[in-house]
Amino acid sequence: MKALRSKWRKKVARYTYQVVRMLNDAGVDRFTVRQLFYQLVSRGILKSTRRDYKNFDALLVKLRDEDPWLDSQFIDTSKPRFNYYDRMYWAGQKYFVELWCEKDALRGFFEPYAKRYRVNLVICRGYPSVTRLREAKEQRHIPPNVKYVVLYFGDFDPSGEDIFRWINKELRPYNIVVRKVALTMEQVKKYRLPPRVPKKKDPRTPKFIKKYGEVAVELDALHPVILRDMIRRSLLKYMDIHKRLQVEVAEGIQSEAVEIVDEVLKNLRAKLLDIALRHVRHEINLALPKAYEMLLDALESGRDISLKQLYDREKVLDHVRNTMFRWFRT
DNA sequence: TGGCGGATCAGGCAACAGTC
DNA sequence: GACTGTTGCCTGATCCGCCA
Repeated sequence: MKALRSKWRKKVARYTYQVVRMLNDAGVDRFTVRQLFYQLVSRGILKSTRRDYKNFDALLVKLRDEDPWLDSQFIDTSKPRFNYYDRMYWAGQKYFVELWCEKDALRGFFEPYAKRYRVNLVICRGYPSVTRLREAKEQRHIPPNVKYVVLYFGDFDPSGEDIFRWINKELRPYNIVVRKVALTMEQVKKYRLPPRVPKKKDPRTPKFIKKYGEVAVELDALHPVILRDMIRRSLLKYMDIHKRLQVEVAEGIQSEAVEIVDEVLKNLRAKLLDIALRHVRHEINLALPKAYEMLLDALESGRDISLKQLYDREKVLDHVRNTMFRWFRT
């Protein structure tokens, strides 16, 4: 780990590790940045201010970047991730595709397509968290020899472009392809989308204006039908349709066969149950006269007795079992 | 003492909840 | 409905500590 120059940072880093270990000892091994922040506030290490939070957050990003163990302690519940990926559905495909969207407002629009095409959906809510990026870098659920592709959808503005740049910078070293499907300058021109002036105070604005001019457009401005086609087309681009068809046909055959077997088994079970009932009833009826005497004796002497004790259970079961096996063979 | 690079600050993105 | 706070990230500009 690189040395931390400021005394404040050194102190906070030391206490951060101390508190994390204390939480681990107490059986808490996953928490949010905010939870940890307040643990340090409650110990008087930090003040409950925006400034302290931002400084602590920035320090934590650095510490997590350098220490995978520390990084693994955090969860992020604020930026939703929907795991709809289906290994069977994507069997034999060259790509593992995920949809990443900048804004939660469009979640409801993206979700049906994620479900339909069995791909994961990540809602960034601005910049994606270190936790979400770590999950992508870990590539836990990705089959071997499959290329990981992130299809990104965000605004065409200084921040939207920068979020895409940032995701790309973070994931590219991990052999992950990040593609901005929408919104691009070409799409803004092609669909004549209503522009707004980029925010002047944003430090990313000058660079953006220099490159594209004074134009910024929200992803929401795109007509839903066009956006729907973009999602569909971008997904299909990474899907081998013939392979999908083969798998779909194989799945269809399998499911039909299973259905038939289920139906046959259902009838067979009813039939077998009927045979077993008849034979068990017959055997128990044979044993009943003797059973009545035993029951009477038990009642008079005050003993508890169960039905299974009134006849030779093993003998009856063996008999019925053999009868049924004989029926099967015929 | 000057240069390098880390630290800090104040701006931004997003959505949602709570308050007035 | 407007405003504020929360959460987790980012940026560029400036400040400041360390080292040769």
